[in-house]
Amino acid sequence: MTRTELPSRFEPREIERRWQERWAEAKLAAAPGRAGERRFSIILPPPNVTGILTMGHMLGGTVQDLLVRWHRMRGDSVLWVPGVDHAGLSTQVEVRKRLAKQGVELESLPREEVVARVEEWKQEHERRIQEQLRAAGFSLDWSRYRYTMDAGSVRATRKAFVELYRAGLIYRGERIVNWDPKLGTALSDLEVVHREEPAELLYLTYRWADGAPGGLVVATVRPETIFGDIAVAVHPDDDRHREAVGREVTVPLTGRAVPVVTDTAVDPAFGNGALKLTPRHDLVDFGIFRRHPDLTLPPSILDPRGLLSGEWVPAEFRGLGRDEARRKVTDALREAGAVARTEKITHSVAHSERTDAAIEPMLSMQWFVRMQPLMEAAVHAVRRREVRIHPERWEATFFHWMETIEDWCISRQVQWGHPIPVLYCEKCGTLVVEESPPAACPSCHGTTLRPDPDVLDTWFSSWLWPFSALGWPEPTSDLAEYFPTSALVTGPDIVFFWVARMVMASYHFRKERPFSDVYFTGMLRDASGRKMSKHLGNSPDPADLIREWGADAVRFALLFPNPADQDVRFSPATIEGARNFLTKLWNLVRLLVSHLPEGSEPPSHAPPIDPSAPLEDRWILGRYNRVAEEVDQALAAFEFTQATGAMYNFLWHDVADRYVEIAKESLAGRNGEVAARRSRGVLLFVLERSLRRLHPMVPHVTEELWHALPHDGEWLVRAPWPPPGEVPFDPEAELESEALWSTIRALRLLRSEHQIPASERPPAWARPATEQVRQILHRESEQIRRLARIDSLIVLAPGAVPPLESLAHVTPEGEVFLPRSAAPEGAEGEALEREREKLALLLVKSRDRLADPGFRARAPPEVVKGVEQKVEELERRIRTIEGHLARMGSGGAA
RNA sequence: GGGCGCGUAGUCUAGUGGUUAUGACGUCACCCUGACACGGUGAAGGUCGCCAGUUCGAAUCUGGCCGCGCCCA
Repeated sequence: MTRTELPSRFEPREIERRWQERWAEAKLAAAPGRAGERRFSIILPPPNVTGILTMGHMLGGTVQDLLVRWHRMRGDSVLWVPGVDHAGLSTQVEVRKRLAKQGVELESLPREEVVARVEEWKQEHERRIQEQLRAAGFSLDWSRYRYTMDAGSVRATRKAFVELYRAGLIYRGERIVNWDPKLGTALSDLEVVHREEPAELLYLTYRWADGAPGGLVVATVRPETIFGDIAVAVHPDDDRHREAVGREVTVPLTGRAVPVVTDTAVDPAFGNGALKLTPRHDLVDFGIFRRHPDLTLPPSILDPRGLLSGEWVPAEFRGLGRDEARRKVTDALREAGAVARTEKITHSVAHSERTDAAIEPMLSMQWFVRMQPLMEAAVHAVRRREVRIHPERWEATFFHWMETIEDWCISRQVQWGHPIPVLYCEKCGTLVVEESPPAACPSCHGTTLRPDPDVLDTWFSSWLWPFSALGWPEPTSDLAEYFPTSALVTGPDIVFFWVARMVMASYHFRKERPFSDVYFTGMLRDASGRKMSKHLGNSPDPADLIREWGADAVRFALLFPNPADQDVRFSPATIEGARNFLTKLWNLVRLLVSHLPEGSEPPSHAPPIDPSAPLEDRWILGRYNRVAEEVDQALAAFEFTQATGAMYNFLWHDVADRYVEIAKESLAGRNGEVAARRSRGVLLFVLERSLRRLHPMVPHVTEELWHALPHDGEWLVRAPWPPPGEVPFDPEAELESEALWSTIRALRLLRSEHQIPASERPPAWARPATEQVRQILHRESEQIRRLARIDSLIVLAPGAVPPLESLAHVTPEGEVFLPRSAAPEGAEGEALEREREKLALLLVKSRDRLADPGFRARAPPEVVKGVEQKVEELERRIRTIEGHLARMGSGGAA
């Protein structure tokens, strides 16, 4: 171990780059091939190659790196697998935009060309993502890097499809799907967002087909779909329409006569209670159609781009987009006198998450996964806590979705993605679903096998990721050693998309859980509380922040204000606070280093402590012990804010503000060599252990500082996690320290209140309330003198007469005095008077409680006793203050 | 419409039955005190959203209301 020099200023950039290089060279993040008993494995949620890393990735990565580094230090075999996701649809959308700028329409290119262009895009973004992950200091095992469309993933995806197909869990069927007319593809229910929108509800008169006067009034917001109408449905219990049932009405503009049928799916409260049925273009309508065998399916009236088309659409309306068609059809209906009235309403409209186009429900032949049979094992696992969700409240969301789950549409009409591994025999129409496709049709031996033109939903490869990233379906050693994984860290926005599906896939294909713990990070918000999103443009590029502030500061900022189950507010001010803390830490270590002689020993053991040791030593070691326990407990409970905050407060407020301020003299050797050695030993122990505990949160700066101190071993990365309990907690020292500091604070307060210049060093007196406090103050008088910037401290006996002509402040442990002459202005008794009023109020409250018979009878005795003691203390303090006030008043100048 | 969550100083936040309600940012005053001005010392700033209830005792538990957010339909 060689100690390095520390420059006076903390400059993270060079430090971080240097350690990242060295760690990489030494392959410190490589997982052992054999995991052994204690293993800890995480698969990085693969970022999409659509874009680059966001602050959300940065947050998740920070939490994962914290866990991973912590477990490594605890001696576990740790595997953290990096990778990227091909993100089929969204990447293709981006490439489509890029091509459009060059004047090229993606749809006009052959599939190979499209794939090549997307591949290009992928390479660019993949490189940037990797750079970002490295710059953040994430200790990923790059030797195990994976991609969701690499050869292994292709095998895994094919196998999963074929297996599920054979088990009857994948089927091909004609269903109403969410059709994105802009992209020309089906989407799953999850890729659709609902939004309230204003609309005009038209009440249309469908005249009786037999020519009788009047007709049935039908309400619709989509008049353009009347060309696809095959019936009108009413609720069977709806008295208003009872006599209409069984009759026929004429669809306006078409002249077609259609029957009036009944179905309980009709909402009698909507519109007029009569629903026109367009079964190809609405989910509810299709359901009703299926329950009425006498109805026949009409031709489609919309093409894949959402334009009106087909034989049932009059020529004048063909080729119109939906909005234009709606206007024109409405006009035509008005002209025909079919519009009885209109009403402005708001209703929920589904939009494509990718393109924001209004979703067109459309009857279409697609591939689906049956979710019901897969769901049960997953629900069971979470209920039994075989898979634990943190924070726990997300369980409710998980169950809610599981209970209402629908089949998953997995086919997409785009080019970029895993092809659906299905061949169709041109000759006999047989479906061939094999892992390795045969050259000829197994049933008719025809050799013209046409591949399914569609690709799979990206999540179909992602849901296999916990095991496919470890090599499945091959029986790899990583799979044997590191699966099931330990934790999954991600945002709650993909609980259904990904987390729930991974649990389902794992129980189906592996018969066990994919991970034992799921940690959902909070949602990132900007300084003004808005959700960070690409759309709002308020999500900074992590790489920019890292360049400006350093990765450690960004990481600390993400951890520090992150309440266990709440959102994360993130702003430059937050990073600045984190950077300031790291600078504080830097300077603390620098201070120690400046006092450590060459060849000092590493702190292999806790410094020996006995009751004769200085108060500050006993106190800080006791505090360290407490904090160590707190941090360990918090980390084990996934409470990262708790852990980070504990280290922050300990180092800044306890070590820097209190311990160092007191021990400074000894550290500098002004109290003799023995005292110097002891203080240096204590501070070295506290800081060295703190650097280790802080390392998973801020790895670079801690590694740098650790090397500036005497240390055992080559890397902080590899240093063992210090066990809690190396030193005992010392409650005695805690109390004594409180008496000492309350005296110092009282003197500082007196100075500040009476505007005694900082350069003045007046003499001071203290009159402790008890003999015990007297001893402490007497022993520590030198410290008090220095820290309160006074010339001398005379500690009086508890009952002694206080000095005349003095300014006084009353503390819970006694009083302190400064000579009145030290104050530049004639000192008034205002401060004392305010204090007296405050204490009097408290006294009234406490006495009232004691006066309540119920309180004495029912409250625990120790609480009653506590209040009694409080009353006594308050009475004493008030008496003392009144004494001072009286002297001041009577003496005029006392 | 349903589910989940959140309302605590100007802002952000800690706090799951008894505390003089925590800390940070900002504000004000003093201070470049031998690690740190990215710092130190001190101060001002609060009807703990509102109303009821449970309890000897409520920021904390329960119910209702109001406001905000996220998710699902």
